[in-house]
Amino acid sequence: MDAASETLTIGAFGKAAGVNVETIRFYQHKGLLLTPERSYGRIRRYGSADVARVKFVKAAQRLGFSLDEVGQLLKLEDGTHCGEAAELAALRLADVRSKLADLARMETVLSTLVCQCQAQQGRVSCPLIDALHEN
Amino acid sequence: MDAASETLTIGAFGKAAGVNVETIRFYQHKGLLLTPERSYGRIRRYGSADVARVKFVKAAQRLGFSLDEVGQLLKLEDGTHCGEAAELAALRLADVRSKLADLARMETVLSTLVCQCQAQQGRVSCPLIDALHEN
DNA sequence: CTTGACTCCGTAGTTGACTACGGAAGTAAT
DNA sequence: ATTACTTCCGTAGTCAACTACGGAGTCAAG
Repeated sequence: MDAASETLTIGAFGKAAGVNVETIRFYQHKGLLLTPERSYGRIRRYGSADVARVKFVKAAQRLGFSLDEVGQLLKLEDGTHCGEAAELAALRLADVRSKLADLARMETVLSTLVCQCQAQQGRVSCPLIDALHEN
Repeated sequence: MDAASETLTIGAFGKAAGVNVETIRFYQHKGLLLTPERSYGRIRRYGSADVARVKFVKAAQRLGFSLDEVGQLLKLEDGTHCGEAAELAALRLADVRSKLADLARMETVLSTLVCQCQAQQGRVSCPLIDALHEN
C-alpha cells in the first residue's frame, strides 16, 4: 500500500503473480491494473497489492468470469457491495449451468455413439457418421 | 448427385441449409464444401447433396467438433472407416468430459458462494470477494 | 431494356485473451 | 564504461468461426 513497498520490476511482478509481462501490460491497458508512475524517469515499480490484484483476476477467471466481469468485481473489491457481487456471480452461475447442460448433452450422445462404433466391428455402416447424416 | 439436380442459387442453398451465404463461402474456402463450376459464365448452382453436407457440418458442430475435425469426419463420410471416426469421437468425448469437469467445479463453487452471499445480508464482508482474495 | 435484386470474390473486421515484435531507453554487473 | 539484460511502448499477430463490405458481373421481372 505504501510506496516504499513498491519494489518489484515488472518482470519480478509477473513471476510473483504467475503471469507474463505482456499479460500485465494487457491488464493495465484494459483498466484492470493501475500503471504506477515512473519517478524521475526510472522504470515502474510494483508491490504486493498489485500481485494480489492479479491473483484476484486469475481466481475470478477460474470461476469463468470474463475480464470485463472481473473489472466489475474489482470495483466491488472492498466487500461492501455483496449484493451486487452476488448478482454478477448469479449471472455467471446461470451461464455455467447452461454450458454444463450443453456439454452434458454432447457427452451423452458422444459416449453412446463411441460405444455403438466399438460394437460395430466389421459391419458396413458407421453409427457416428449415420447419426450426423440424419442430423 | 447428378448435375441436373443442381438448381439452387447460393441464396436458396443457404436458406435450405439454415446458414448465411457468407458461411457457405467460408466453408468452401476451408475446403469443407466444393465450389461448383460456373458453366458458361453463369452463376454457380447447388443441389441437395450440398445442403446435406452443410447439415452434416452443423450436426457435428452441435457435438462439439471443430470445423477442422468436421473436415476429417467428412473424409470418412462413406461410413467405411468407422474405427477412425470413432477415434475422433473418442478424442472429442475426452475433451467434452474435461470441460464438463471444469464447469462442474465452477458450478459447485459459484452456487455455494451465491448462497453464502444471500445469507450475508447486512454483514460487513462479502463471501465471494473474500474467496477471490484468498487466492 | 431497364431496374432492382442477387451473385461473385477478395479482403478486412469481430470477439476474447492474450502473445509476439522491435527499437529505444533504463539498469545491473563486471 | 562496456556489455548484456530489462523495461518501455505501441502496434500487429494468433485462434475460431464467422460477419461485413464493396465494386463488378449476372439474372429475372416488367
